Amino acid sequence: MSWTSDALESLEVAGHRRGGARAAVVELLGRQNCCLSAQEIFDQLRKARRPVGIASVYRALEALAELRLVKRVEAGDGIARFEPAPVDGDHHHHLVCRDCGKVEAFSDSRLERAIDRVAGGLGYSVDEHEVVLVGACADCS
Amino acid sequence: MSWTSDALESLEVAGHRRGGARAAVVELLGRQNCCLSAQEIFDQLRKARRPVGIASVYRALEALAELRLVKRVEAGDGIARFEPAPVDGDHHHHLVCRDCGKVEAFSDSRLERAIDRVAGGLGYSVDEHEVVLVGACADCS
DNA sequence: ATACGTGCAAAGTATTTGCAAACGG
DNA sequence: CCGTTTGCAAATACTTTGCACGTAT
Repeated sequence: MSWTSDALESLEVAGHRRGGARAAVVELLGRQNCCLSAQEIFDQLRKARRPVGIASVYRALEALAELRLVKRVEAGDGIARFEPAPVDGDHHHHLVCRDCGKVEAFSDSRLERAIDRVAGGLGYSVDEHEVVLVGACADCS
Repeated sequence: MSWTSDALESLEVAGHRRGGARAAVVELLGRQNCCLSAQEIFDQLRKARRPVGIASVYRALEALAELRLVKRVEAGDGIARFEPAPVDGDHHHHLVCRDCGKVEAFSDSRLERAIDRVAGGLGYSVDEHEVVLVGACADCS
C-alpha cells in the first residue's frame, strides 16, 4: 500500500474528515523522495492549480506529524522540512551543503545498525532518529 | 587549552576585538556540557549579574559559528541551540524526549566510526555531523 | 581618533491562532 | 444540520538589523 493512501486512511481513522487542502498536501508529499518545507509545499500546490492557504499546509503537517506519518527534518537553516515517514526499509538521512544550502538524501545500512544498537542502551524508548551531515557538495567545493 | 581560552583567542585572531558581551557568552558556553538556546544564554547571564542584550547573544553565536567554534543543534522544536564545538574526542550527540522536551547528550564510538565511513563515500567534504534520537525518556514513559 | 562592539527598538521570517464562511458526513 | 476544515488576516515566536552611543586598540 502506498504511503499516500495509508496516510489518508490513518487520518480518517484518527477522526479527521477528508478535507481538500489536507488531501492535497498528503498527495504532494507522497510523490516526494526527499523533504519539502511548508513554503515549498504551498508554492508547488499553487503551481499545480490546487491552491491552499499556508495555514492549511501547516495544519496538515501538524496532523500528520502527530500521527507520525511525516518526519520533521531540520537542516540547520532554521526552516523545518517534512517528508513521508519511512514505511518499509527506505530509511534515509540528509546531507546538507554548507554553501548552497542544497539538501540531499543518502542511506547506509551499517549506519542504521549502529544507531539501532546505541538507541537500545540509553534508557529511552527511541522511536525516531535523524542524521544530518554538513559539508561542501561537489559543485561548491 | 580550554575551549574558552581557545575560542577567545580564535576570535581575536579573526580580527574581533575583545568585547564584554561576546566574552561573557564564550565564558558561559565554555562551562556547559550540553547545548543552550540563545534565550537560555541570555537568561543565565542576566541571572549571573552579567546582563547583555539578546542581540549581542545572537551576534556572538553567529561569530562563533562562522569560525566553527560552536555547533548549532536543532532538537526538533524550532529552537536553535548552541554548544562548544568538540575540541578533542568528546564528541557527543543528542537524545530528545518527545514528551517533556528535555535534551541530553550521549556518545558512542562505534556510531562515530559508522558516520566517518559513510561520510567518506558521498562526494561531499563532510566537516560536521549531528545525530538526534527522539523518544520517551525514563521519567515520561 | 577610528573602527568595532553593544543595547535598544524596530523589522523580518517562519509558524500559529482567531474567526467567519464553506464543506463533509 | 452540525461539527470540521479552510483561507484570510492578525498574532506570536525566534532571530536579524538599524542606529546611536560606548569602548578597545
